[in-house]
Amino acid sequence: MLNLDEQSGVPFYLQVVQQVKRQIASGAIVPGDQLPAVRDMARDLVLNPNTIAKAYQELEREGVVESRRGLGTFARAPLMPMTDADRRSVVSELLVKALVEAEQVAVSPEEVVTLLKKLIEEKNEQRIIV
Amino acid sequence: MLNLDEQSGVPFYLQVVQQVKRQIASGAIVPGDQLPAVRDMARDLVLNPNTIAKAYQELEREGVVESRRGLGTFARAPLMPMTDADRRSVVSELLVKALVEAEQVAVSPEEVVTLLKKLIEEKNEQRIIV
Amino acid sequence: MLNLDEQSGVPFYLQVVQQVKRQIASGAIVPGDQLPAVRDMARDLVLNPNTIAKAYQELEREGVVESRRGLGTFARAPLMPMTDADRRSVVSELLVKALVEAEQVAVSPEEVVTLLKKLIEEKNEQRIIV
Amino acid sequence: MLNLDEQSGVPFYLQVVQQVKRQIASGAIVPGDQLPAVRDMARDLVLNPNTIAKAYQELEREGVVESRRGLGTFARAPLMPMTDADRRSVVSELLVKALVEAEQVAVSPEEVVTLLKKLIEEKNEQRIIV
DNA sequence: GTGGTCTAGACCACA
DNA sequence: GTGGTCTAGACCACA
Repeated sequence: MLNLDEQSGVPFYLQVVQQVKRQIASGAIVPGDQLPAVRDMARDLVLNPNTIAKAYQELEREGVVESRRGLGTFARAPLMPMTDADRRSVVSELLVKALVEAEQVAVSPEEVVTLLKKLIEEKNEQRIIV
Repeated sequence: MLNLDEQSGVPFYLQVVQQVKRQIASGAIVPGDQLPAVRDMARDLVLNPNTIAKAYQELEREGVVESRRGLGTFARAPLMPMTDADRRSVVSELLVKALVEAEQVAVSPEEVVTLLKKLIEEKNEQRIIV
Repeated sequence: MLNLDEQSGVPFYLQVVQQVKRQIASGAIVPGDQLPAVRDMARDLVLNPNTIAKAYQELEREGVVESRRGLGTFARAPLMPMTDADRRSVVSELLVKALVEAEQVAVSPEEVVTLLKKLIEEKNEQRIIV
Repeated sequence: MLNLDEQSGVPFYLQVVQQVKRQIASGAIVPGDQLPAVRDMARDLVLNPNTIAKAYQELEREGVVESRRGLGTFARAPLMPMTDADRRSVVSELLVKALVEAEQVAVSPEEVVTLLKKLIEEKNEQRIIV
């Protein structure tokens, strides 16, 4: 599931492009996997189907996915698969942001760890329920 | 120390305003504390002094700081001090982002916790060295 | 048309702010009227556009005007419209200054009246010519 | 009688210097005339006697007045006596200010003349009464 | 030293 | 075209 940031100023279609590319590069989406239909993803993200179509076209132009008429859109092998280090550094970058922010609002690193664990727990519970 | 995000599209002066406000509201900066001189913060953040001056003037207009010519700029008592819950939720928001991102690049929640701890350790070491 | 006093020690941007406020409060500028573009007024007053921009931003902050990017800056309804008495007293204050000065340089009140009439005539002629 | 402008930012002693010089240059004060005693002028203007003393010293340094111990301070012949044109232009300058201001607050030139006449009348009445 | 104002000129977002 | 932000650098008032 993608997550869009309305505040960022980055066009929605580009956010979709970037995130799908990252999911493929990281291995979260395996080559051959079918991507959600344009209309389905549009509904999920509450976007206009044209926006998703534009994203898929861009992804195809870049060779990241392959659209087959009547069949759907499929992930291709990533040109630049992410190494484990890549995948961790993507996450680390955001964690650093959280740590810096924590420092600014006088939340100790230990508390940050506690918060993170709590969030993970909550997420697991949600999944079980759903 | 503030951290600027060039990508965000938010004007630098506003980023400074927001972060100083948060530092004061959260208690990380105590009323009466002197803020860095305009030129010093400009040098640290690699910005033009005018940009910091604009930020400080906006902060003064909002009653968050008090600038005295020839003396410096000082934090005032925050109108809306953050509660502990506020302070945690600010951090949690960013941690959620990191978790979502982790899922997209197929990094497990456990790994995220490990990464976070490692980052905190590294930070502590840096401080000791410096 | 505004007139700036370089001697006064009052920052130019503040002089612009004060004069525009007075023009709006007095009814000389009607709500909805478009103010000159930042660059135009800067050229007319031989000031840097930044200085006018700063004045307009201050005016917007005070709710006196509304700036719309790409469109222009427009007068809003004054919060404290001037009464006729206000408008006269503003002028009277300056006339008193002229009378006091006249006394100091031994120019009689009658001469002051004559001077004033002459200045008005000259002004009318200028307008006709232009 | 001098008139001080607290807003102007010009030091009081300098305002006194300037106005006395103008009074002498314009002929409003004739060479040989005695200026008010330091303490008298200080009382009238609600200033510290030191401020007036400083002004008189500056005037003497410039050769505009002559202070004789035990006697008082006296006007000397002006180095640059004002011509009639000078005297009128000093007043005209202020009248132009009033006219520009009038235009800004939508007061017609005719009204300005009326206001001026009224102010002169009022002044005359005050004098008679006093 | 401190903050405040200003010029000169660039680039951006929006319409 | 419009206003908004920013750099680079100067000069000022105040302490």
